[in-house]
Amino acid sequence: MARPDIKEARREQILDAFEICVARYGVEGATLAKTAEQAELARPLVRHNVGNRNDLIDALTERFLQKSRTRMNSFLEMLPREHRSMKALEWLFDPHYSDARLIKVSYALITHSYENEKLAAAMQGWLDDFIARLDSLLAEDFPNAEPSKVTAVATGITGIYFNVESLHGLGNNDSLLAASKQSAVILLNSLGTARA
Amino acid sequence: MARPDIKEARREQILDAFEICVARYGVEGATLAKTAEQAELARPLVRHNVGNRNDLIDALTERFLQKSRTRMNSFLEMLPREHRSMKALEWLFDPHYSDARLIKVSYALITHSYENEKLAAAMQGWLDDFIARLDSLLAEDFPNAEPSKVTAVATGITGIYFNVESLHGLGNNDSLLAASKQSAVILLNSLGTARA
DNA sequence: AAGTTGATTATCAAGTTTGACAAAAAATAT
DNA sequence: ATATTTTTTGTCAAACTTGATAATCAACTT
Repeated sequence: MARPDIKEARREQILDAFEICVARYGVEGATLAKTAEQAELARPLVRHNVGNRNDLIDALTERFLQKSRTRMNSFLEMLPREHRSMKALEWLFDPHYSDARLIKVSYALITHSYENEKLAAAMQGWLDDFIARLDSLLAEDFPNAEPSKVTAVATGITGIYFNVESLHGLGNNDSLLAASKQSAVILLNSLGTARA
Repeated sequence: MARPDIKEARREQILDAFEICVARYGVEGATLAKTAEQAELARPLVRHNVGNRNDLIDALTERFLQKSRTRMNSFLEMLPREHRSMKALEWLFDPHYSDARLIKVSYALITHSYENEKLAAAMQGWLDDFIARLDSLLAEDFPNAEPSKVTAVATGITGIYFNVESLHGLGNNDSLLAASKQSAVILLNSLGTARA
């Protein structure tokens, strides 16, 4: 008995636009006007569908954490049975599969964490979770490696990956990507021979 | 015949404050009011001593590049004759010697590079220079290592270092720092035995 | 066709940020 | 002490950002 409710679709559309702006300009630089323009919508629609600025940030944060979890889950599930760790690296450093925006958003949110204690805790948890999952994967593949060394390698690979993703778009970074991937492989190989 | 000119000192004071704000809130979030408050000066003095917003950003960028060069130079000069690479790592990952602010500023400026092509080129050069210098250092210490591998290790260490510095202040990151350092050491050791 | 619900538009007020200028105060040389 | 130069303060207008509301338009149900 009424016009169809497309609020959910609009909401996603707006959060997509906001995410792009946050990745590009940082949280403080992502104004409602830029967001609306990016979404190709009038500014009042942002408010109508999502809410005020704080609502936007909260919604983006929640969606970011959700998407990260989902993405990581499917990432791990899609890994083959053999050579899981090496395949994981290949995907992480493959520009075709990578999602630089997500990493940039995470840096933006972490920067914004100075203002928001709850956000800081959430991002800390997100980071820990990322490393822990990679850690588990490596531990499975290298059962004979020393656990603390596995953790170090997981941390190192994460750092290299985050760095290269956050720098994506600066310029011609093909060589940076290649060298980063190679160093990640060196770290992986330092754990010995992978379980068959 | 006149009041003493303290413009240079004030300028540094203001740029220090602006740098802190940029590191904490990003370029877009570092308002003139926040900067003035951080510098404990009235806002009009910012304009009087440095200029408008663009002048501030330009001045900060120039000073950042200058400081980076100087810091890197003295860093390399102060390295001992023996075990140079390992000592470099110890310094890089020692919170006492590190300068997280500089790395955060670099990320903020890189984010802002979307707006400014010249800035993008400068930051790309800065990044390349950082890696290249580390590369040279490692090449000296490991003359028998394959050059491409040395470059990979230099890139990896840089990524791990940048990442951990940019995350500094998020929370209790002692374990992240320790694991990051350990992975950097693993990378270094992968080059073989250092030149005596 | 009419009514109902929700999307869209138009518009405005309040707050913030920036840019700019003029007047006042301070410090030094003569 | 006075003139000169520079800092410091006070102030204001313009531009931008945000928050909010009312009015209009569109689509679907009955």
